[in-house]
Amino acid sequence: MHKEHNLTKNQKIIFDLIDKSSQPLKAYSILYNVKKKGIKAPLQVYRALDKLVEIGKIHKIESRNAFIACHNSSCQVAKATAFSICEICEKVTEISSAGLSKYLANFKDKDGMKYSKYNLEFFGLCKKCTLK
Amino acid sequence: MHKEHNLTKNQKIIFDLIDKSSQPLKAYSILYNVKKKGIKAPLQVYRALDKLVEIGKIHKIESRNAFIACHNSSCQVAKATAFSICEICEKVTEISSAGLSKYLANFKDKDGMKYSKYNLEFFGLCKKCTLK
DNA sequence: TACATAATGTTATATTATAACAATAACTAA
DNA sequence: TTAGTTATTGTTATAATATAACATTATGTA
Ligand SMILES: [Zn+2]
Ligand SMILES: [Zn+2]
Ligand SMILES: [Zn+2]
Ligand SMILES: [Zn+2]
Repeated sequence: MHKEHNLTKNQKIIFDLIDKSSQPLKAYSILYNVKKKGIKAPLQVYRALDKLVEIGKIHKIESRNAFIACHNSSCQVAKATAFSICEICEKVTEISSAGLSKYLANFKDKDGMKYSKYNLEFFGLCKKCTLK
Repeated sequence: MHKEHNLTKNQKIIFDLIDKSSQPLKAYSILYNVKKKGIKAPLQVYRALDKLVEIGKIHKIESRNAFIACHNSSCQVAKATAFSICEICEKVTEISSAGLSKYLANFKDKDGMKYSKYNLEFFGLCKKCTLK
């Protein structure tokens, strides 16, 4: 579960925008959309994004350079993330699978090395796009 | 196993550089290093990189915007990739685990959706950095 | 209060990646 | 082999993503 963080003004403005969005948002699209709220420079956006990622309120979709709000109450503050990405419509969904996260959290490589963090991105077609 | 692709001049120059490197290389660092071979513009690098990724000779490390040669004979032409990344020294290793790839290839989400492709990046400390 | 820490505002710049178009090279099918 | 096709290259310009540096303001805490 997410610890309650008291978001600052900029963080709140940017989180609300991402949270309301049905798809991941890119930094400069966020910037464009919050100009009317007084956020004028890329750095203001990136600083808020960094913080929001750090506290686990949002995640970065690395392959898309885009940000999505976390709706997965069991996800361990950005330490273990998994997403499905539709290659046609770009719909992104956070995967919440106890089996998967257990498997990955316990995964050891040949050297027996354990990892503190992972990010997994699956690609395919979403339901809608499969039917087309 | 990698199908033999006849690389073009630029593709070969750039693949050789990445293949010889012990760590992932970034596009503009590649550009800098192949200037003496007549490759002068970013696009020439990006085009070669795109092709090399497409045919599975290299992979992109998404979280680092960097490229690494594939040394994993069982990896299915860029459709199923897994890496470990050291958060201190940035050493990247391609993970070759039959168990892992089987697990992920067969993973189905709640909707029973299967995926054609995935990329997994683990983060932690490599052996060297753990001992420090 | 006074000090430390975090967040903000602002300008400039670095880094990563693609658009657009012309010219060659390589492949394919009469 | 030759015309047509596709892939690759060269080149210039520009778009998109992200950070450096520094001054200022707000917040938390002793
Ligand atoms: Zn999450
Ligand atoms: Zn779709
Ligand atoms: Zn590989
Ligand atoms: Zn290391």
